[in-house]
Amino acid sequence: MLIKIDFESEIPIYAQIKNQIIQGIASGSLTEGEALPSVRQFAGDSGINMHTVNKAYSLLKRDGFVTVHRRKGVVVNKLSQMQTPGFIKEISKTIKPVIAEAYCKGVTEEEFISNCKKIYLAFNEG
Amino acid sequence: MLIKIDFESEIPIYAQIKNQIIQGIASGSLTEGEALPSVRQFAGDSGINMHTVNKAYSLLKRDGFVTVHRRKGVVVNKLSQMQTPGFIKEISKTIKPVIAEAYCKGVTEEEFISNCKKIYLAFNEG
DNA sequence: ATATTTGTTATATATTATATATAACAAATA
DNA sequence: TATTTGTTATATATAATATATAACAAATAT
Repeated sequence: MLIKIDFESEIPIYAQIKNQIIQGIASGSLTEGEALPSVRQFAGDSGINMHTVNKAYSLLKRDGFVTVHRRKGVVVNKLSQMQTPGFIKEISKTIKPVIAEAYCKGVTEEEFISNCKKIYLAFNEG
Repeated sequence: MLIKIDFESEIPIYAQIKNQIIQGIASGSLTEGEALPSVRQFAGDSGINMHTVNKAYSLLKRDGFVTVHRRKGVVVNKLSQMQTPGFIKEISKTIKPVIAEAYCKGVTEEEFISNCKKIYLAFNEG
């Protein structure tokens, strides 16, 4: 899986890495048991600092997306299918401002939802 | 309209102010022509620095939610109903990581969309 | 006309977040 | 036993965030 970093983005590098790996897991580009490149290899290949990569990996570990083995490295977990309690509420908090802005700018509910469905479909199809 | 700031939040204060005002406009709590409290009054009442409030107001102005008058202050615009070109794409970029995480954690498309509808409904009902 | 209130701009300072750089550590394993 | 792994410890630099004082220019109520 190729990870692309936009150095001009307002989104921190560690977050871009984390997001793209989660999207890779969702789309099936990264499958259960697959190992991510080591922090040093990733850093070396991409020119990003080791600690920046490590921060992304640590967050993925904290959130249950990967498991860390001392020697094998960082391995992708299977889709948990187990949402944390309160996760839906957390999602709402995140998307509420987005929907509010869309609503004000005249994006209809149908438009918005059709867009979400498109994203879901992309993950389903891989 | 009452604005609540969570000083422990990872979301910057200026962003919390901006988000809540946009949500106020979406829900109808803030209506066209209504004036926001002046930056100094807001700052004085809330204990937040004037410049932090001003940053929120400036962003709201930049994004077309309010109009600034030298003496009248900051006034709420009517719902533009005119989305910037490329706005939907911008939305997608924002919610794609959210949906990816939800997908991995087993939140179904139906669940996610039902949640979005709930938020839309809240804005519609005010 | 004048005084007041408005958003705005200019400086300055402090804290936190982000990113990089070197180095070392402990666990796993070839 | 040597190597590779994530991890931790320091240190440094830059940017983002928040606060603090002060002044400015436009609008307007008096």
